[in-house]
Amino acid sequence: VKETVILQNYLAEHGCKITGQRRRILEAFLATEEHVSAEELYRKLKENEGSGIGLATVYRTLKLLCASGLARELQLTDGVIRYEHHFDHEHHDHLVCLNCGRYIEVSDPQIEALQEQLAQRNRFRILHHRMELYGICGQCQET
Amino acid sequence: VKETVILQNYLAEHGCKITGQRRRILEAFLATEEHVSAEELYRKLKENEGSGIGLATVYRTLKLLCASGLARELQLTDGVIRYEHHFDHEHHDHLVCLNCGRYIEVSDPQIEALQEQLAQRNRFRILHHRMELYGICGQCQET
DNA sequence: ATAAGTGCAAAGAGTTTGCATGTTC
DNA sequence: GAACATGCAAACTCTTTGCACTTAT
Repeated sequence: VKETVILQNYLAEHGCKITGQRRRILEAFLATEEHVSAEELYRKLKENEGSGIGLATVYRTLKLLCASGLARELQLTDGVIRYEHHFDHEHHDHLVCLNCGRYIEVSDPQIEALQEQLAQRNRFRILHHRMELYGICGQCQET
Repeated sequence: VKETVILQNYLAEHGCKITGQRRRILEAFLATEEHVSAEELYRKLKENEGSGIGLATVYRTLKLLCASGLARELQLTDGVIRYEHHFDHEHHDHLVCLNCGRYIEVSDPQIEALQEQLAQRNRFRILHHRMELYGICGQCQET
């Protein structure tokens, strides 16, 4: 898959090595569509294959995935770093359900445009942004 | 001042006591217009008066200030909890300068309206939100 | 008098790092 | 076989908690 090649290229360019652990961590990361933390990914790897991958390696590899552009860090309000797919995922923001914990990915070009205007009014040059709307998702409202 | 009364009322209503430490921490918090962390406030208190206020008390009191509506937690990307004034400060978002670290407070009703529409399209009920635009502020662009 | 608050030090959670060992190139 | 990666445990940072002691009501 494309992602594997990207990681391989990144590793090669930076004098890093392709190891079984990195490949398996990438696979596990791609296989999960949620926003995972290092711990969660570590547990998944342990369950699914009983592989003896260390937690530290998961942490290190997730940083690598970010560096290579495959993943992106996400900091929410619980003090845990989560990771989401980044490659081939165009920019989006999140609706975070405070009841079930689901993250709904959204994007709104109008809002982005207004953000740019807001920045210009303040002579500010935006490099990136983040927007999260916290509340209750449709499903949770029904119950 | 108004804030002191608010804290006193909150404390009274919750069977808590008004102590010298709480009063001094509130004062120090109000005296700082930056977005402080518990550690920073603790150091400030130590310098300014050599008061023997414990770090744990600062942490505990900042939580109290949040509960009473005087302060608000702020989580940025460095994993440290910061606090900003909340009472009598209407809602706002932040432009965060990645060069000098300054936080510029902004608010944009048009964006808020679009956020509401975006939520409705997803059958989502917003309770609160956060938006941060990261980039370079005007002053830093000039140098 | 009693319930709550304080400071300290210890414990926690999440993450990073040092090091001996194992792997890739 | 040299350089990098790994797993483990220890260290680290930020925050919370347990406890003996003090203070506000």
